Amino acid sequence: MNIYRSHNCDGLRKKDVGKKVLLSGWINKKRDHGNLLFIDLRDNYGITQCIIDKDNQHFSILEKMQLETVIKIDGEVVCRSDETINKEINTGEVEVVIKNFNVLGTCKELPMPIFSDQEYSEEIRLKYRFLDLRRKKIHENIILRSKVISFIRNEMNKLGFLEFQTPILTSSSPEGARDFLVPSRLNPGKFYALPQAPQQFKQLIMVSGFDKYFQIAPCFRDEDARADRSPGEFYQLDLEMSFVEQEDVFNVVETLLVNTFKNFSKKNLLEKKFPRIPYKESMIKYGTDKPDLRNPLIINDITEIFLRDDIKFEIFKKLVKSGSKVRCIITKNTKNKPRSFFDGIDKWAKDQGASGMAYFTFEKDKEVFGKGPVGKFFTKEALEELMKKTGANIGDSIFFACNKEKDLEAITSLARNKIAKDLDLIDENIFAFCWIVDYPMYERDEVTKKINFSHNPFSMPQGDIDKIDFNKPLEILAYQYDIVCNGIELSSGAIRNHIPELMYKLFSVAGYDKNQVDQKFSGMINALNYGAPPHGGIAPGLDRIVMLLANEKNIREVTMFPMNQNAQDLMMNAPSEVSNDQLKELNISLKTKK
RNA sequence: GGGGGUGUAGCUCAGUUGGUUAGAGCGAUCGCCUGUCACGCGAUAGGUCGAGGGUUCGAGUCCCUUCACUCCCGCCA
Repeated sequence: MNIYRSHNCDGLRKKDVGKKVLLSGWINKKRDHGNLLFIDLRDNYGITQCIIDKDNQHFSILEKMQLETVIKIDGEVVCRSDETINKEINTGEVEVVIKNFNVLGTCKELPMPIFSDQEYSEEIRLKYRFLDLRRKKIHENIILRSKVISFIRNEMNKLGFLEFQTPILTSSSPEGARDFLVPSRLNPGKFYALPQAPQQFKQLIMVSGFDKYFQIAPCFRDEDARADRSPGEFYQLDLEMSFVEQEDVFNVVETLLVNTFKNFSKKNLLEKKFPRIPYKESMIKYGTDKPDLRNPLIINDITEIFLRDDIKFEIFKKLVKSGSKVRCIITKNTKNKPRSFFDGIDKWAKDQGASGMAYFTFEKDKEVFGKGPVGKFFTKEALEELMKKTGANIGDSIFFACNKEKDLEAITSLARNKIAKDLDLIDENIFAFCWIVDYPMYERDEVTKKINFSHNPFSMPQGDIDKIDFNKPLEILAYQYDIVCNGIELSSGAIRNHIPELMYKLFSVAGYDKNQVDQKFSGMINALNYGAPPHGGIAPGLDRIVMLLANEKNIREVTMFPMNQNAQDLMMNAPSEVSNDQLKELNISLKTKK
């Protein structure tokens, strides 16, 4: 028998009564009755109540034992009387009478309590992460993460994918996020970069003829953190397939995600076949390319209506003439909502930096009229056209705003969330997935007016390759897609461009000449000249999948050893200074701070 | 780089209009208690009120500067 335990702390049941057992674990809680002491012993698996009374020579020592000390208990399983059964724990019908014990690991006074539902500052949690991770909720989150990852591995294997590792030290690339750089000792003055994603490698794996690849891939991007974005590193389920069209990738991912979410959550899926929403449509209907489809509200463009002569809403009419647009959200049957609801939205919009949200309610006496501060500017005919255009009925209300398209999208998207929240329209018990498809290949930088790749520069443009009009780059669509769940972007993917000439052409539009492409993407562009198969893939973010399954809002709740917002590891003290010898070997000298 | 929030005992927090010696719960220490499971009861220790400067007879409280953490914008093909 193992010297530490015969059972784990979740292992004992009524059938074990009378057995002599060894248990090892942490002292989760003590209840000291003076002559009788209860100890809840905890390990990864559960909790077992152990008991000792003053007749035992060890009583007074155990009584003084600090919580979270690791001890080994030698005792006998006894049955609890009916009144003392604890239904909260699996082992609650029995307890262990302590005969002897040993201390395996002592514990100093704790900087934070373990057995408590209190919230603690991130600072202390991250510094003592090994204590924080003992706590029930986060301990279970991390176990869930492990199970999700092995489930996904298994599913991918079943679907015929092969798992490969790709290099961590690679080359810096000009597009995309800021790279983490690693100086090369053997190549003075040169640097490796940590991969932002194994993008080029996975395409090279396809060119190498492996057909279907996946990897639970670490990705490194030196960008600022958010609640749902770790600084530095995160994990993707990276996958790539040869000889596929967009639909083939969708089928694999839908199968995988449906199985995963069904297996790990009790929440329902809104639709098993994920809706496909063109980017352009999403930007109008939801104001964003990551819509929360649990929210039934839809945004409508009603700019045209403001060209009518019988509408006297002069401020908006003037803005429309100078190129602004008007978009609205209809709320069903809200005529009896208090004035404070409507004014609350308007005030909220002003707090967001917009010029507010106009509103009125469609009502009818003999004729249709708009009830509310700006209702009077609309004639009966204008209101009827508005109702026809938006599908609004009598008793519904309309919220609308006028602005340049980009700002309008931003505020209507936020308003859609805000109004749905105020009206309690979002079913928290649902996962609503969708695909966003038909992304534009390029976008114009608002500041520099330069044409940039809007997403992945290696994406295949849509349509007949010979007929693409490169003079109108903003009109070129790509086989580029995102998957979104409950308003959270889970991943981006694309059918890749495997044709070198087309690649050069597309890069030239974004301002890169052939030499630059050859130099910066040498590995891949070279490979495409030696028989590359058509291929495509995607890379769902693993951390965010686990966040959704664990119902957590913060990525650090599903990450074992995260860094803080300033990209510091408070437990390991990273980043840290290094010795002059190390710097010298790397041919690096530091500028001293002023 | 910019904006918001927070910072008081080991932990979680309260602290009124600027006014006596800055409080509570948990934890720690000591004592009492044989059926608890957030055990109960009593006592004790524990504070540079994030830091610095200013206003004032007097600052945890007001003002300025600064630091830390956090949320958001920028950024994240």
